[in-house]
Amino acid sequence: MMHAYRTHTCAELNTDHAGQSVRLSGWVHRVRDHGGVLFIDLRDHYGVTQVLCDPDSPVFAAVEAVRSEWVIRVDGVVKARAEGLVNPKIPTGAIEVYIRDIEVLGPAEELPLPVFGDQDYPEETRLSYRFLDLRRDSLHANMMLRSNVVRSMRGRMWDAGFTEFQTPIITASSPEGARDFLVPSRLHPGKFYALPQAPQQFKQLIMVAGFDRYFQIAPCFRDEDPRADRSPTDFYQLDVEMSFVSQDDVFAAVQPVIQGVFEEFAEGRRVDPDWERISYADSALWYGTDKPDLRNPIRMQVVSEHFAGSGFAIFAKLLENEGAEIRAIPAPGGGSRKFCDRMNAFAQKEGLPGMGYIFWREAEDGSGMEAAGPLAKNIGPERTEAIRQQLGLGVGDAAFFLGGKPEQFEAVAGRARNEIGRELGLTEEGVFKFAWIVDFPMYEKDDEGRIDFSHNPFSMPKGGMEALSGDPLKVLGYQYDLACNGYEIISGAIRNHKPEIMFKAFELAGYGKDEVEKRFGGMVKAFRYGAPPHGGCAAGIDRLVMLLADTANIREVIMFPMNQRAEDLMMGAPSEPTNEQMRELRLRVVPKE
RNA sequence: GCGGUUGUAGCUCAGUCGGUUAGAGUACCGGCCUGUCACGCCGGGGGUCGCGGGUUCGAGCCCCGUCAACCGCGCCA
Repeated sequence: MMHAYRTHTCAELNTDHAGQSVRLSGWVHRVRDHGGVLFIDLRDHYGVTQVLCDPDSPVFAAVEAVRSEWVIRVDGVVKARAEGLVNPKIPTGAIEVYIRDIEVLGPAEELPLPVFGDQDYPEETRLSYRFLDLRRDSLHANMMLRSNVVRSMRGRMWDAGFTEFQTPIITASSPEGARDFLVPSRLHPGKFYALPQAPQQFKQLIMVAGFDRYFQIAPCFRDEDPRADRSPTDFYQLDVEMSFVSQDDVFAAVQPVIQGVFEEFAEGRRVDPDWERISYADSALWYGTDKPDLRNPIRMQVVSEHFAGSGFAIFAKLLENEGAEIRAIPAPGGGSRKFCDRMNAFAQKEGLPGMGYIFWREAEDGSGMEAAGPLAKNIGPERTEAIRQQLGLGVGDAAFFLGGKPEQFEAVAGRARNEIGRELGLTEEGVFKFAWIVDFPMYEKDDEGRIDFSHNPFSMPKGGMEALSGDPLKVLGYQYDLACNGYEIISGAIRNHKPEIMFKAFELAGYGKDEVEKRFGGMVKAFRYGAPPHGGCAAGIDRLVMLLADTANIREVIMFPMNQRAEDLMMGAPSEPTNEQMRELRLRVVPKE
């Protein structure tokens, strides 16, 4: 007896099956009706097979009625296609199936989103009909890539001696920086659980509990606004923790896994095996960001000395302020007024007054090289030449200049660097370049000038207790990120496992001992009963797949993503609770003003 | 919360300087077609031009307000 739906998938048949009676089920991908003969591309998860119907078929009328995206079952006979009728574009292109019977398993209404073709559609439509969008080639491929990447990661972690454990999803609020998702407790009215921003404390407790080399493909929840490369609400991490390790041990354990995954799915793109280590301070100076795109060779430099006391009053005056600097972005090959003006406009669009520039060209009188641009005239030929030599530029090149307190222009400078690299074709394509960014500062000043943690408060400060008695802003942590092509794909640290250092570290950020006990009591208590030195990291799976899928939009690699306002348009989330639910939880909504 | 862009047929878009009955492709419906693989040809139905107000003899287009989506900033280890 034949299977109710299929004897083969839509990717399986070839000329070896010629003459066989087969049964296929799938979606009608495309119909080509020639009146006399009618072709259907039948599609399933595995591939596409052309099935056809001629007027001799007893079910011709029924086949004529099918439309795109109907789900049908057909019975038929496999025939090899004649020479010249073979379709080399699909793996089953050497055969076709002559329909003898058809059953409509699921008809479809007029489509709000065509599955066929590769045209772009607005995200709102795509998200509302995600199940249709997922039928399309690119998303289907992205989801399969994601699944394979996760499988590969898991295998590589197990092979490296890591074991996987699950940690709670309904847990306590853990103030790591982001806003928590809260879950009201029915049994304890007025109290709330929180969804974990990461399994941070749990994985540290797993180390204290005596396990070693833990990992988990873990969901993380953060109630923050999204970006193109940042999903709202929830995302997945490859969460890793190890005992008795230094920073180098973590790097040595993680690099083969990540590099291996990239190599496995690179599809011809090069995976640079040389992972540079760059201090946070250098990265900020050279690249204007802590997640540099190293495919772009441009490095920024400090050029303050050439402007101090120069004829360019704006910069000369800026430099009289404490902490002010002038930095240059060299732009090899950018030596035209048109390009320089465009970049200046870019900086203005990004909220800066502008970017001064100098570019070098052949002198009109044939006397060699001359520097052009208003800046060059203001500071004079000697200073201009000194700058040119420092930056190693020549005819046809340009340099852009930004001044002020670095923190005020650094980020824009970094974006300008990206723009320059791309526009001038300096940024290498088809390669993944990595760098460990290390030596992050433990503290920074917030808007009101108070000292606060700049990253994860659980990191071990470099220099331990002693370091914490000096200037907090100078304290570095054993805290590291992995940057790849301009994205942060891993973040981690060697943890602070000593309660006294922890209390001191929190004290500097203005948290009293009581508060630390209250918020991290479980973990601090654990540290009093024999905690091993430990550390680890977490890799952003969505972002990693995004890089491999060569897309800049994280929603392209998430099965059912939220939109920009953290709504699920398909499921209708968030939604209003029933009165009954609210009564049980003893909650009441305060109306909006 | 702020800034930018966008909003016209089921879907993707065009729409000139404010001017007659708002168009195209695709999808859908009907007809023709026996070798297509983005099949082809003929015909048809389909519009609250996001919404509200204003200016004007006249608004898809100009003005004001508002809503929504996306991108960015803030925010986010």
